Amino acid sequence: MENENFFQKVYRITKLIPYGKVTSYGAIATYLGAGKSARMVGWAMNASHNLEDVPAHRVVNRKGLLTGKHHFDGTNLMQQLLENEGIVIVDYQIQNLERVFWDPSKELESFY
DNA sequence: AGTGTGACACTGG
DNA sequence: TCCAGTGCCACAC
Repeated sequence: MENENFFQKVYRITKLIPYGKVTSYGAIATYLGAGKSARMVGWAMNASHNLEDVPAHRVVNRKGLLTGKHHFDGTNLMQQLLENEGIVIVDYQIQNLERVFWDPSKELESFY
């Protein structure tokens, strides 16, 4: 939809992340054609605080580090949510990232 | 309308 | 998956 903001596009993709999977800010940005606007994706997550449908905890940076952790309530909510989905996290970093990584540009056909 | 900003990514050392 | 520095671009004010 041409009227949709970049943020809304980000939300739409984020909602598509399967249970037990994660993706990176850059992957989402690339999929949206924004390419180098990975930082914006993070900012969109910050704005998505209010929206319950956006699983922002499934979005991490490209190393698998939970950089956005402090933006969640409490201290380890983000980690708890991910671990609850079967993702192993050590020292705020996702283990076996390759196995749980979900790349929208590869897993999805283009359809936004 | 210009400036500041940010939950990133990439490159060179 | 170093570490520091640089580029990036959409959004808020």
